Amino acid sequence: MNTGPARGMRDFLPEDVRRRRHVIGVIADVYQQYGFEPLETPSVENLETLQGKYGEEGDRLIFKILKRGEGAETGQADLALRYDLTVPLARVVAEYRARLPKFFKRYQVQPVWRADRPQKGRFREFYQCDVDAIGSRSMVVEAELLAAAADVFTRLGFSDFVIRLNHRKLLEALLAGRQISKSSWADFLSAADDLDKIDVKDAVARLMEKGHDADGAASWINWLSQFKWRRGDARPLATFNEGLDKFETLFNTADQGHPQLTAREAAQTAIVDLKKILALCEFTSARGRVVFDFSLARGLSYYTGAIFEIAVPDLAGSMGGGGRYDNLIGMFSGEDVPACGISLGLERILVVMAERNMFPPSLVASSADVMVVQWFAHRTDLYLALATELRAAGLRVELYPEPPAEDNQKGATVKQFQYAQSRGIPYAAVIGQAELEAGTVSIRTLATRQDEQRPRADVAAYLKAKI
RNA sequence: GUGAGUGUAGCUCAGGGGUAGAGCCCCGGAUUGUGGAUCCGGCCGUCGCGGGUUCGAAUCCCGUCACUCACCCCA
Repeated sequence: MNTGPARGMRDFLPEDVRRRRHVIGVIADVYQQYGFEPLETPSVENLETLQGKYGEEGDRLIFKILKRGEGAETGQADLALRYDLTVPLARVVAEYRARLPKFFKRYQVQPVWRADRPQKGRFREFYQCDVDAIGSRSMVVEAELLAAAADVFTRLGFSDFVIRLNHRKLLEALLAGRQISKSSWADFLSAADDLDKIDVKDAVARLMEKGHDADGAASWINWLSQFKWRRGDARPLATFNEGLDKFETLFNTADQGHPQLTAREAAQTAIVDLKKILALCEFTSARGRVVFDFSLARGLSYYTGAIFEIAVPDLAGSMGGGGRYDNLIGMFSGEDVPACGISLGLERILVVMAERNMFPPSLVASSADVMVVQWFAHRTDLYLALATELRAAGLRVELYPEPPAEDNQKGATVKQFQYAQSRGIPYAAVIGQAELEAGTVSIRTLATRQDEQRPRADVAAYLKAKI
């Protein structure tokens, strides 16, 4: 019998759970400080809710659930495990629009499932930490989302993260201005993202493999590369503005017939948005964190405005990302509702924090403050009573579960002390013959092997003072 | 979906045609109210599974499954 978890799934042992909860706790705490409210949605959605929202590749990766009864034979599916947290949010907003506040701000930390092939840092079940603001087109939303994300990473102990910022409309204007047909946009956007991982030459080659002409490909990639933020660069805000101005000038003076009027207008809108976001970020904790990066594209097709990603120097992928998607909710309700959100990659944050040893020591610490040792063979009542007293005083108490075969059996206490120490429990409480007669409890500090006799009535207070 | 690598004790791994190995873990002892060291002893295996070659296969060949890594795509 194979005892491992199913492919791409993971068991979380106590230490893992403590670490995950620590990070999730910080995230939830920060989001709440920004006025976001918690939301939870079912693991299972109707298949039709999910289908067609993530593109062709995304549809293929949806975990489907067979229809009950005859579906088991026919292979017909009508339900599916949720693929992300954004589409369920869009569904919820479309369903409860009237009951939700005009500006609905929600955060959601739940697992999602993808029938992907597992790989390093990639699983079939993983947590997403999403925060989204619904109902406003103001760039204040973007600025606050970036500030919240900056707060999260700062509080977790990251000092070297960078928020890459770009705008879908800017990219689209560029593509339109270059007379690139809409059917090719996905390839060119994907090539832009590639620049983060591979060099200019390879990115051009890859575009050509997809059937695009060499000049167009090279010109696009080279152009983007000029404004590429590179991992490790920590450019101050001024550089961003400079880059943007440079782009603006270039775009407006590129009169070789490339930019068309509509593309130019779209680009202007995007530039106004980006400048606004930057100006607002100056007054938040995202100050100094934001860099402008033309090559940021993001895979999901539903983005319509600003897009962003959080990067650290020692991880190839992103620690999270998001953007504005003003049309997604309309796919459910028929009425477009503006929305903008960001998703933090919990698993990747954990991977980097583990590699860098960033978890506070208290997290790997013990399951209990004190362990009650059993010395007499038939007085478990005594030890349970002591444990109960200590617990009532607010201590975390473990009772060694097995009494020795006889009173003070040879090696029995040794074994119990060893067990307590191996569990990282700092103190052991012993009531043996001498203690019973004197009405005391012997408190042993496992690390120093020092014992101290305390009157039974003082033990709880004594231990509370020590931990 | 494509490609590569690895499957041997509970865990980490050695052995690459001739009796199945080491370390760690666990259990017991040296040490009867005091444990992290050391030493001694013990437990532990269809060598992933199926077939083939061979006198003989953990070892070579074919197939298959699982895991890992990379591509695609993504968090």
